Amino acid sequence: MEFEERLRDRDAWSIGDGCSAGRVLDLLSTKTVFLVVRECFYGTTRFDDFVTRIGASAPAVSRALKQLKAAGIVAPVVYREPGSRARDEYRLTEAGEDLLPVFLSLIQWGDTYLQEGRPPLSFVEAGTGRPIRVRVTAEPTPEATCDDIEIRLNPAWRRDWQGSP
Amino acid sequence: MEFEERLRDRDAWSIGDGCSAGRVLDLLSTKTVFLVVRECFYGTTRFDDFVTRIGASAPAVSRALKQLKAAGIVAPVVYREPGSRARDEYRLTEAGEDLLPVFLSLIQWGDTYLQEGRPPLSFVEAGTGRPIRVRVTAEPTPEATCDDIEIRLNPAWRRDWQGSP
DNA sequence: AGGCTGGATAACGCAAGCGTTAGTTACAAT
DNA sequence: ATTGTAACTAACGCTTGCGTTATCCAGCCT
Repeated sequence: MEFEERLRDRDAWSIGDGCSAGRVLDLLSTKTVFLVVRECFYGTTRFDDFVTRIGASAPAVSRALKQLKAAGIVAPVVYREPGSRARDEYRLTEAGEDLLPVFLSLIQWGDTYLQEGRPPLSFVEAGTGRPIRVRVTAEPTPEATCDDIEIRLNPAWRRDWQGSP
Repeated sequence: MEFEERLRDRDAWSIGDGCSAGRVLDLLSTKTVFLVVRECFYGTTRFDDFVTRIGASAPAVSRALKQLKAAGIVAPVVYREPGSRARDEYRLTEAGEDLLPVFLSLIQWGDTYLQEGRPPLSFVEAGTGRPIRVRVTAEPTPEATCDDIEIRLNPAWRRDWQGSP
């Protein structure tokens, strides 16, 4: 459909707050919420790790997790460190893992337009090493799930986690 | 890469504010900004149309457009209605159109998890009518651009734009 | 020229989210 | 039992963005 045609049609309808995009943005309302989801994809599960790795305050993380639990995007899972009490860790639900295209497409755009050199992370297919991309297409094609993706760190971004403040 | 392995690795690096996702979220910081982008994809170009169709205030739209112009996502284009003065309309730049996967993946997730019945809009390939989807894959495949996509309205959502308040 | 119209923005009070600080809870250790 | 500790969470001032109102500005119209 040509752009001008789409423009003409746009007057015929109004979906108001029925728009899926608007509804999703109500859930992922704040930056902190989204960064928690990002960390989930990176493998973070525990409260304090979210706090330090996101660089947000504990209450902000607490609020974000509460929202994400209510939305069914993360779910608490009990774990027990030997010699410690039982704790919750937070894992993406199936709905949460389905946010992968949202997450990756944001990264992909940022890598293209907001990074000067090579981006800090690359996402490649686990077996083959082929780069994973988000594609908009009508063509059926084998899709990668979270577990098929290997995250490679650009060496320029490596840090000694203990070494630097 | 298995999840546990990713988790272990996550301690080795810290990209801080270098993360593309974080940077993008600084640009698309507010819901209004994102809804303006949505309307651009739907074909809206003029200031007042953004205001009425988004349901936001004029200053909020003004601020959002200023941010998007600064980020190079939309660009002003002069137009002239006969008998009126020259005005700006706003069109997605190439960088803006590259937000298509972000936009579509949000819609796709919302359609799956936040809609009860059929979603209000369907996105299909213009020529064939095949449904357009966002796919995460390493497989090279012909991709659709904005102009290849036809937006179909679910009849249940049709409104007489003049008829109802 | 001077009024008028309509697009766009500045000014300001309000509401929502964030970070700091302080508190609560549930267990282990003693 | 009592103390200690680690994981969260409530309470509160502050910053930021939103909407309402008022203003500006450019050009058509008479």
